[in-house]
Amino acid sequence: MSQKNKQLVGIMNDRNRPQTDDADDAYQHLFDAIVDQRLLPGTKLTEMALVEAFGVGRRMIAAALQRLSWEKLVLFIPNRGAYVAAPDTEEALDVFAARVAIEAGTTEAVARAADPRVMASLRDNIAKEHKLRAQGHVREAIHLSGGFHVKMAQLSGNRVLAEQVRLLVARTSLIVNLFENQTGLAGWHDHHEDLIQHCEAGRVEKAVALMREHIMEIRDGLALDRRRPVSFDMIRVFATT
Amino acid sequence: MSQKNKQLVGIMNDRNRPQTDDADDAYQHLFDAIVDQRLLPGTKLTEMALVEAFGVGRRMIAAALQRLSWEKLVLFIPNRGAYVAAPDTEEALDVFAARVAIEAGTTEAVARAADPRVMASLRDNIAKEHKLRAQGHVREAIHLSGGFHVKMAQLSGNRVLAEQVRLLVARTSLIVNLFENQTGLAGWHDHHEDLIQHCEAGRVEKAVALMREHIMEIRDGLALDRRRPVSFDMIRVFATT
DNA sequence: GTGCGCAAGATTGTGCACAATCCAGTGAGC
DNA sequence: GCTCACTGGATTGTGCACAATCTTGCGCAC
Repeated sequence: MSQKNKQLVGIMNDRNRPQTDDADDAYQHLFDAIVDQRLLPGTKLTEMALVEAFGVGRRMIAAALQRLSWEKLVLFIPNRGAYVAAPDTEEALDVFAARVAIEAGTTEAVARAADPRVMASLRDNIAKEHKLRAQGHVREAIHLSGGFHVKMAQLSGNRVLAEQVRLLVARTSLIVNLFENQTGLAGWHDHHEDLIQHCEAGRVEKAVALMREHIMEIRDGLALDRRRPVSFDMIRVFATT
Repeated sequence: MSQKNKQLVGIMNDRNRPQTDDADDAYQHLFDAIVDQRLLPGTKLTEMALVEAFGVGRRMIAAALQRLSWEKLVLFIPNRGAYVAAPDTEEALDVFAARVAIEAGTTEAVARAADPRVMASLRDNIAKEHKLRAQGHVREAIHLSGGFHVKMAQLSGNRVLAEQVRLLVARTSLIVNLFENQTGLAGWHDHHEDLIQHCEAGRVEKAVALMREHIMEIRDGLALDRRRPVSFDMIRVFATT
């Protein structure tokens, strides 16, 4: 096994064992790895390495990569393989605009229903995030922060929108990694908590407006005019795109 | 070649020859066939039949079917094959709710820009639709009617939303086929023309509101509480879902 | 030292054959 | 007549091997 393969095996191993019985959870593992930023934009995803890492047939790996490619989470170049996607500025703007539209829909649904159990579930998510953030686990906190949006979409009851939010949050993770500003999140305030309060009180308009602002604030916290320099072997990859 | 295979070949042939050079336009052909209702919900899509129809390898066909399955346009049952999807009531409601949210976003973008060339392009689409409808080509008119929404999404400039509208319009085609009311579209009025006028005049709020109403009107024109009886061989297929 | 060409190795793409599973038709038993 | 088990055919799933393509490293000419 080559050195590069060992590396990929390690990345996949550190969460749960890749000794998978099910078929296409190779997809889920790769998806999670991208969302958690264990796989960074531009890294090459060699089929054979993933075969060794997951212990499933090459067909399954190829299918998972193709699906991720259709979902714009990996870039697929014929005869050259799959690479973790590196969205450009235009794509980033589209993603945020789409999130504004779609999550306005999920927020409206949640605020209208105002189910107490749903609210409790969301609060639970926030509490965990605060705890992790206080403990300095930044990556896990980011993961849960995205998870809040996904959970909200799921609780809206609309599976179509929930699936889209899931994908858009994942793409946002890539975007944040590539465009994040050096100056951290200075005036950061927890919109999620306010959002839930609006939903509980049935202030639908307020909740929707806050969600839109919240997403746009994430966008404006980035330096979208300047993508982070990509690591060396990506230059050739994404130059030819 | 079996009789069933000949049938599928025929369906695929009547538009453009399947002698395809490109790889995954098998996907596009199947997609169009579903949108145009040449392939009706529940019909089985046998791999070998499609291989003969398109003249591409089985791998490409399998990939196309898998993609359509992820897009919820076909139902994929392991070891049993792929069938054109037959959405149920819940899924139909989700699709319409998602369209309301997403197309509100595309409409807002188009209305804000109010680009004259964009408007002309949309009007061209409407004119063609009217012409076809006057000539009694109902299916082509329906196709263009859906195409209006897709075109509007593309012209909004947001590729993420445009892609979603493309898929949701396709699913709507299946839904309309399954739930359409016997009593036609009685009080049918052309919202598309009004929509463009609002956009041209820069009445963003009006345009968005009309789009939302328009989609909900399509939904309410259906009998969503009663799905059309599916043809015989589907009973077994979708009963086990 | 730099650029070019070539060859060896590595990686992806694809057809083929066989295994696993499902489906339809038949016939025995009640 | 009806139900159930069985068998032959058809369809899908998968590993394997080879072809096509790309990458990398080396050597040579300038």
